[in-house]
Amino acid sequence: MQENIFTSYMHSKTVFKGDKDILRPSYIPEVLPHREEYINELASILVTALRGNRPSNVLIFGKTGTGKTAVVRYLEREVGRLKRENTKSELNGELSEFDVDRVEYVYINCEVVDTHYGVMKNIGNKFMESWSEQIPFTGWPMEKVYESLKQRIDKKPKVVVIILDELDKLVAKSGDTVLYHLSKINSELKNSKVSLIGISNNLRFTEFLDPRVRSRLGEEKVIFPPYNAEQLKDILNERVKKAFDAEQIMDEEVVALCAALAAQEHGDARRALDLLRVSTEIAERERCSKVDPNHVYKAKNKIEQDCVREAVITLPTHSKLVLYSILLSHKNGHDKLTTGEVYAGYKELCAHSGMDSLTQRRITDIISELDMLGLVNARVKSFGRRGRTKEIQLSVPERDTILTIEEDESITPVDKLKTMESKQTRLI
DNA sequence: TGTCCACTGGAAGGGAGGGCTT
DNA sequence: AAGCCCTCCCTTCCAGTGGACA
Repeated sequence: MQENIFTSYMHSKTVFKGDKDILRPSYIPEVLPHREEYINELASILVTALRGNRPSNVLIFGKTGTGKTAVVRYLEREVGRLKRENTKSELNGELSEFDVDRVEYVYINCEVVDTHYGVMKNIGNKFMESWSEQIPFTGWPMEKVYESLKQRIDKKPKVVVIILDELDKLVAKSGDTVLYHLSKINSELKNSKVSLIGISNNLRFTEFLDPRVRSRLGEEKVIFPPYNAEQLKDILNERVKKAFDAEQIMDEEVVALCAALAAQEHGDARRALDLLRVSTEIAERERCSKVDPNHVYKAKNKIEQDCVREAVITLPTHSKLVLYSILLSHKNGHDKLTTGEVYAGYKELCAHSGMDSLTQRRITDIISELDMLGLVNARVKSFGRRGRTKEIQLSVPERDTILTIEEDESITPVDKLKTMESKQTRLI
């Protein structure tokens, strides 16, 4: 076989038994340690659907990585399993008090689909029939989308469980119109029933809802507490058993360290799994036969750097320029800036890159967006007679972030400006 | 105690872009 | 082709704000 760029890697020993995805947060395992209580609670609510009745609407709260989505998707899978078993027993002529086949699950992540129209369209298209046409991604009046959605759901009797994950994101962006329609849809359906499960990181988002929507939606509430280090350890051990050839591949202290680091950050299981997965990948790349704590610390740094890089790369150009302005001022020793100062720098950068600048009003919003992404830290502060404005501080590594921004071809790097103009600007 | 600064942030609306309807 | 719908990104307008200072 001819030597190829991949050859040496293909022959190197891998510590993984098979499916690397087992260590991904999106993988739903057979056992969800320390969430049995919540699985049972939700199952007791959802069993109503299996009897052909409408279960109560449920709101699930909890911070990131506390297992909310995993539990809901776990239950969805169990319903699917029940459906398959039901088909088998029907073939054997057995009768059941449950009508599992009529239960339909629709899962929507509102961080991805975050508009009123988008949510309705996605639900509607889940119930495509031979007679119905695909709802286009834009173009139809809202009223028509809603009517079509109702017709599709009501065509055959069923109990539809709609899961709206990251619901707070949808409410923050598009208000509660979708929830208003979906929560009153049952009064307009003849054959079918709809139940809603809302999942949110933010306990307080219901404050922004219309009181009618709030009461209809929050018939049942479930709060998921964060995991502690011991619980995270159990979760990791469960997956390690499945993912690796042998437990000798990994020191016990590696799992404990991943769990401890993730527990420091509000008990985030997603974080713990990422740490474990990336540590293993690093060990593999370094061709080590064992994963050790050093790999975990390297993984921690890599995850943090990747997060920042990803966030910066995907910013729109003007947001990049605003961040660039903050970075360059920081480089020149100004670690605390006001909106006015950032705006002045931003305008200069726009001029040098040959772009029209946006208004200061828009830049205030962009600064708030950068703050939300954790790239800067902005808080409103009053300087007395010198006015009231945001005080902005950088919260990402200066050098790496500058280099990432300068990768954007539409932005002229400041070093180039120096040689091009050979004159001092305010920023340089 | 009132003034004043440098904004903040809500509200309204414009216009471009993608698409459907008649 | 003209008219309409929805979303997104942006501008314009403007009342409101916290606290230093006279």
